[in-house]
Amino acid sequence: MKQCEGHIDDAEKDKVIFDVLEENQEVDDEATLKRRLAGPSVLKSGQESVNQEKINEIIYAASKGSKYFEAEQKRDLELRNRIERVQKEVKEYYRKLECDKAFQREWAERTDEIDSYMEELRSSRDLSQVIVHVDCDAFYASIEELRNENLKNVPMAVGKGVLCTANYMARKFGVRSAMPEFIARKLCPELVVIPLNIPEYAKKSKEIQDVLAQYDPNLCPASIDEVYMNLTPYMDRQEFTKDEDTMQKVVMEIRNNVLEATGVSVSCGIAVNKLLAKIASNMKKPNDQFIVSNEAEVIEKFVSELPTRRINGIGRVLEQELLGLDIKTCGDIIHNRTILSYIFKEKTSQNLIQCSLGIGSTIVEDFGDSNRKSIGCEITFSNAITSGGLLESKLQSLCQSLADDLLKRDLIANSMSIKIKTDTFQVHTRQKNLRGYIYNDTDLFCEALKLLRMEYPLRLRLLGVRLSKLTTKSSYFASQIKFSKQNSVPCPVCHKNLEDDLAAVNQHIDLCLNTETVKTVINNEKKELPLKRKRNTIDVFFRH
DNA sequence: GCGGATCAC
DNA sequence: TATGGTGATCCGC
Repeated sequence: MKQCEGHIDDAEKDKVIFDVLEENQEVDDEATLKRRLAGPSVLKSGQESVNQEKINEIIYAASKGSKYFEAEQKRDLELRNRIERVQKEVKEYYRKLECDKAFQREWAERTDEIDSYMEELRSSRDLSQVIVHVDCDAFYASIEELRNENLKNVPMAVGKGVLCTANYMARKFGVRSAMPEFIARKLCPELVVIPLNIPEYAKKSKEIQDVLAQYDPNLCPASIDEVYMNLTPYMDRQEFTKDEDTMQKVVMEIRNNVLEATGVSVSCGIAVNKLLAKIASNMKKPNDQFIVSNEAEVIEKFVSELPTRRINGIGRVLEQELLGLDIKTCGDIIHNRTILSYIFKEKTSQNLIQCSLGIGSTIVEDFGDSNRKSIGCEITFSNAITSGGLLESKLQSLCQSLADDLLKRDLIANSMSIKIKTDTFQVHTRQKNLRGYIYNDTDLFCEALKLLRMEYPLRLRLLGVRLSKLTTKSSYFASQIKFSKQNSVPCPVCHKNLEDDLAAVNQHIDLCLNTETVKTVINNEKKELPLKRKRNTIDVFFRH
């Protein structure tokens, strides 16, 4: 009963906060829209000295009137409506909590459940590992500066149409990744924009990993410019004690080695798990490092003070939803754990709690391509395309490059989807499971074409193709042969039994698929074109 | 299983 | 005038 009263106190406190929030709601109707337009990387490093308010105004003014703006405005409105609905829901819960005895009991039980879940999490905490997150500083930009020294002294960004990254000089103007070039130029007219040079970045990325691999041969690249390492085995091998000073020294040495060998400066986070190491590497960017204690109490205090957005996985939307409940920090998440469990799905609230306690995975493992779930490619057109012929030729070239990619990785696929973005920035996907596995460009094109034609007429600014349910070609045929007693494998297309000879099997199937494709394409020409099924589920623009 | 939405980089 | 590409996951239906 004591428990129960305590929770009601909490609830009343929250209710007061809610009333205050409601009174102050109409400060700036477009505040959230302005924030949204500012992009996802507002809290990235290098922004400390900029006047964010003013920059957001400039971005807002530059965006206003565009189709993109309209689309974002619509999304923002939907989000705000959703938040308002949730706020009403919460109010109703708190009202019930005041007067409904049965609900009071339920609430108390729910709280107890969550508390024991938290205790379970705490007792399973692994504090024994030394995990390091290595994050390259302004990666693409720093490589371009290595390629051309002069770029070091000017505000510079890398990208094409949309910027991928900006050097720190450009960031002072509010220039950020994911920002369109024309807006960046409004913020910084003298900005130098360098086109992307991905192969160079991949090469440099590999060089950096080679240095890091001396400390952890099992390191796990998280992206082209991020790596997780487990330094525990290295520390043990060297017979180092795992106190903070020693760990800082080791990581300092690692960063120096990377800089010396590759010319790239990196920021590092040291902690007991990946979640905390990732947060830590962001704390002192650029070119520095930060360590999070390995003591449970210190960790919990550290995390409780963080804004929710610092957690990997809490993005712009969830951040806003939480702010709508007056939840600003991870500590607020813990404090509001019971009401959160009512308004979010179990998986979401469990994840929020876990992160807020600073609990994360300690597994640092690189699965490489074997773990890949999908592969695809997409392209944005400089002008929206309406002509079916043109769309289909774009689709064909997408399928060609995708097929090349598949071949390189020895992959075949059992499921296909296309992605379309209309000229009003609405995105749709159409997916279909296939009867067998496909991998060559003609088959890809044939299947993608069927999906695309169902959606005509269209006015598209983007078209994409993606494959899922992947397996490697070699493992597929190996498994076929393994399970076939006669040492032969049925052709997936014509079902004729084939000899156990990978090259011969491949050749036969390629041939078989191609004749099948020809037949299907001819059939499509006959049947589907004149029919041209119309569907109006997607917003369609063929206005006159 | 499919499609939309969110998230990271 | 004008807002990217690739891959993953969760949720509702």
